[in-house]
Amino acid sequence: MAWCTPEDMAQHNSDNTVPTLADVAQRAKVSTATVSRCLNNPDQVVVNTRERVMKAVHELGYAPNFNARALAARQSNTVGAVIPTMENAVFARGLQAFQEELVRHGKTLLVASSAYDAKLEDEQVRALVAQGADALLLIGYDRSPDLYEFLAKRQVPTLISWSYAKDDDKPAIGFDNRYAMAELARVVLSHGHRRIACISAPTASNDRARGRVQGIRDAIAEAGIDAAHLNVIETPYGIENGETGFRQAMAADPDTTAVMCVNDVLAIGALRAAREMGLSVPGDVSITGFDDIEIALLAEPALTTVHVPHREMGRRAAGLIIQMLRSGEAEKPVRLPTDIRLRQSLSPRR
Amino acid sequence: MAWCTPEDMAQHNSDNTVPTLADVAQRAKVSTATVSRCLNNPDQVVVNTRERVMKAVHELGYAPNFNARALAARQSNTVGAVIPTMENAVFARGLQAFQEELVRHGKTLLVASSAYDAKLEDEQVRALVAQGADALLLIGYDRSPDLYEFLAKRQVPTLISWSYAKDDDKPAIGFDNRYAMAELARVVLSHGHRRIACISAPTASNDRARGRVQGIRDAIAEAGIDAAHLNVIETPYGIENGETGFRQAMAADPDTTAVMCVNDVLAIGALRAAREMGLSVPGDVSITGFDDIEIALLAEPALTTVHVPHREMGRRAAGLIIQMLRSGEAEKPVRLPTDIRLRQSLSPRR
DNA sequence: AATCTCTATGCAAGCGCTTACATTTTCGGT
DNA sequence: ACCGAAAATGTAAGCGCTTGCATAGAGATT
Repeated sequence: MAWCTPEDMAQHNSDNTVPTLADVAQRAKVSTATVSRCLNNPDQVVVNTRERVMKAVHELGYAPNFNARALAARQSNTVGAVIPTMENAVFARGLQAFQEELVRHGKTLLVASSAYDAKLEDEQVRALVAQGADALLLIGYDRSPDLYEFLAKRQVPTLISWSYAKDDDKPAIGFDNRYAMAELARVVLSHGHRRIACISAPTASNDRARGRVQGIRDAIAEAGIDAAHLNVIETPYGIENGETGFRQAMAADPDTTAVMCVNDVLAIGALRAAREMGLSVPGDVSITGFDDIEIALLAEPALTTVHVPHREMGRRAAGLIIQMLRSGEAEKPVRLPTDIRLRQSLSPRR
Repeated sequence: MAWCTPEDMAQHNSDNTVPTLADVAQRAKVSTATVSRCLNNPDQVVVNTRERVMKAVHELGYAPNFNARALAARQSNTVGAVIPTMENAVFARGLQAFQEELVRHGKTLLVASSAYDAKLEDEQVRALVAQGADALLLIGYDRSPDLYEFLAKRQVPTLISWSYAKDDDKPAIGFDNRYAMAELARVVLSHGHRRIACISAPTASNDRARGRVQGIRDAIAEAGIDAAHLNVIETPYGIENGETGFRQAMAADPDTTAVMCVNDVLAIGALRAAREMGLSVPGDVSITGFDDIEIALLAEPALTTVHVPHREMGRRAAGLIIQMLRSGEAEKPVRLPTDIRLRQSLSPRR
């Protein structure tokens, strides 16, 4: 099967080629400049010719070649995003909202994923820039100075998301992971828990996870407890890993009464492991998550977690990027609020 | 804050501009053609010059402009995908696998989403083609002949996924929704259920949902039951909608003993509604889903559903597209197997 | 040493579009 | 009816890269 049937070919131009601006111009008996203006600045051309041009556009089924446009105009109307993985619902959500908002402004989304691998992220970022992305959405602050330098040199507006650091002036929209987790940890502590374990994603090159773990430490220190008591287990993303993590935590200290996970998926795994081990949640052990994805509410028992406004973050991220593209200036970091959702998986220590 | 600090500017070229092929050529004292060949067909240039060129490339921090390359080479190394929404875990999964495989072949992914809206899908497809996507991944067969014609005219290799229709020779990779659901329905019927309801996504312009509903009808007809007995409720995607759907179904026929949902998310909603209504699952009513996303296993009771190999589909979809791009020919439709996962949410009629 | 192949490289013409600048048209004011 | 400013349109020079063709070397062959 060929891509093109004879009828298709005959349908528009006699030659089997995609119509170009010049074809439209010729047909409408104007110059290519006028056609271009019709498409990009319609009010610069008088209604009469405009209609003639548009007619030709439709008759020919003309669609502009964005690469040529990008080349000539030195901008691609394309925004790139590099996220760890779309399989993580939080990123899927955020990205979806981001993309929707982008489309509303006539921009296209270029996506790449890094699989939580710093080196891969570096490559993907450079690839997107080479692709001509006008701006970039990145997750978190952690990346090599080289890369930041590259981005600065290429003058690519870059927005960091999912994190907010008050002491860093890079454009960002996110929440204070450390603070949010500390808040939750305070609640856990106020429930009398003292033997606390933490299941974390790998903290190297992941400031979000690191911030969350640090938040727990902050709260523990505030409570006058030796933070060395906190058993932190690092494990990759995934329900199974949450299970293993929980087993490790309980093996390391069987008297643990609360397990705080840096995300809901790990927490769900912990929940499952607890059940398999015959431990009741929250009777024997309390478990908390972070993100508040749908699964948190569905879990049995429902998961106490930190709610993060992912969609809003995605939507506003797009807004900020559009803004930066327009003004050519960096936006100030935006801090989004989070709030704690107390549910059944957390209860006072028995 | 400006995007570029003075140091950055001074770092490479004296003028504050991104290095081009010509800069590299000049520095390496060769022509641009040679530099281009070094980058694209290294073995066409002798090792000595090649090293000199590569040295210049690195010193300058040169990165090719993909738009220019795409324009000159008439191909963008970019593949577009239009999916209903990334928030649906099945698409997120498939797309992630798709993207990973694409990257392995040096292609970039352009993503757009249609929010299950046919008109929007049409626009997004055209936009991606205009963006210069070399090939396209689409979900399902349902779309206007105009659009298919457009794609044929532009000679954009297009792969359909998530669906497989034996009587359609368009390149596709997917599963037989109708057959898979019929299989599940047979199991439901074999459990003695006769009063069956179906909660479906809107079937207009969604051949997957339509196929699944039809599958249930097929099985019912096979069993010699009047298919009119099947109460079908259409509702958008979402847990809440699943809840409402379930309530409607039970209101329409309180004696319903089995509710088959066309996807897991709706089924989870149904499960929740049943609980709220004080109905036991599967004691009073059995519930089934479709897709086998993580949530299905986590639900209480665990959801009986049809397992779909989303990741494999995504990965192989990328492979097929690469293939088509290479050969310039359409690939034959591929049918992927599905299998039924029997879990607690389905039991014999009481 | 002269001739003939190859192979490595250079030249230059585009790819389809935007846009500064030049030119023509329009139109209000007189 | 004519002038001049403003508005509409045209001209043509690129944007950064690829690639067909021409050319220049380097060996190989006699």
